[in-house]
Amino acid sequence: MRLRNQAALLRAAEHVFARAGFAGATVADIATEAGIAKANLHYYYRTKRDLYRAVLTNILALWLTETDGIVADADPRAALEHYIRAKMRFSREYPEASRVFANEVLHGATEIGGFLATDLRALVAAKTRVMQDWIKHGKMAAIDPQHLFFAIWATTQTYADFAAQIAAVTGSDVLSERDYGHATDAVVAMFLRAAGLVQ
Amino acid sequence: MRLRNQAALLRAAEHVFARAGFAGATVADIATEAGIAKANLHYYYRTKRDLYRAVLTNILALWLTETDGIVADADPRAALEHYIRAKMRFSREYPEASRVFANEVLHGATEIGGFLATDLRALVAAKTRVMQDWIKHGKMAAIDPQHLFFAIWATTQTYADFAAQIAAVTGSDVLSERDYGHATDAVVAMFLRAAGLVQ
DNA sequence: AATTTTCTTGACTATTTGGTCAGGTTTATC
DNA sequence: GATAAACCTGACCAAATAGTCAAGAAAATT
Repeated sequence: MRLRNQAALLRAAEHVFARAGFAGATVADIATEAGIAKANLHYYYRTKRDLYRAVLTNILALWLTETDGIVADADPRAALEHYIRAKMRFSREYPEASRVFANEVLHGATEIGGFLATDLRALVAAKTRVMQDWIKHGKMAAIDPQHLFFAIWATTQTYADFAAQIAAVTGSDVLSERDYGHATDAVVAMFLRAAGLVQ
Repeated sequence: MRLRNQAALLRAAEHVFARAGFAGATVADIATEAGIAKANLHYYYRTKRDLYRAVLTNILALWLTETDGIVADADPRAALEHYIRAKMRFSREYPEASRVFANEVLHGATEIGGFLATDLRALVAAKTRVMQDWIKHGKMAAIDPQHLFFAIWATTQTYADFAAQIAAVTGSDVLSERDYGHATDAVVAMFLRAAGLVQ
């Protein structure tokens, strides 16, 4: 039971936290959606905050992936394109995870601040060094790699986090697979050109 | 009194909504921060939601500005650079407004969905036509203008909305004026190159 | 089969919170 | 200076909600 109930709770919690944020979510809602009595939710996760942290932990693992291609001897164009496509796929496949993460950071990253300041910071530092190396060898335009990362994260995640705005502007309720493919190509093209990796 | 109290309430509300979101904010907090009795807050704004909508209305007016330069006979490079710099300035000067807006859209834009689907959609449609014209005349690279807008919004707003992440990654609590200038230059350079307006 | 451990839940509680209201005070109008 | 209008607030209330608990059901262990 343990594994199945925990999985159901984490799924339901991600959904409810994505919709309402931490403050707006209710444990009753999460329990109902998971098909579990509220008191039983508290058996598995003592507090709402514990459950929230468990959800975040799962998300962080996903969030970091796919930077492996960014190494000194890789082809910059292929590596960057791979990374951007992976980030776009993440927005497409896990929009709720993206929204929970966005909400957490938006409100000060009180739970994951430590992770950001250690793991993520170290990762960015390492990949920044790689890109500076690329720039030095004339393989890439002289763009501050840190800001390039910020721009890539922001742009790729906007398709999940700001889906409501994108839907309103494009006039379609939800982006089709085709729309997403088009968006991905557009984003890849922009950043490759921005980094001087094409033309 | 009316004007002064309303102004104080709107300021305090923007601050509290930015920090906690709609659900997490309490009217007691807002009233305290505005230096006004809670019951008196309800004299000026009948419900928390009314106050929230008033805050959003103010923000939307700010959000739209500075697209005037994007017209057919303008210089694409100057027009885009001006717009991006204005957006970066907005993130710098009104980070809380940006966060309230982000939170609203993140949770489905339930209050401003109508505005996005009408006013913003119309604006984007108009400016998109301008850019398509630029592209047709070879003044700009063939980037889907809609996605260019999404990328510009996402990237410029990330400096306000995801300030916690940026602070963690850069290792500094808060970006200095100099850091912001550097960020602005980096973002401008990226997008001008992405749009083929430089080099 | 007995016993222990794990799981489940209805009922309950303490606290928080949005909103009301009666009655008072200040400010404008005549 | 009287009257009306606008403004202010302490006290109150109903609803919502996170978390507890005792008592039982199910599963594992011996």
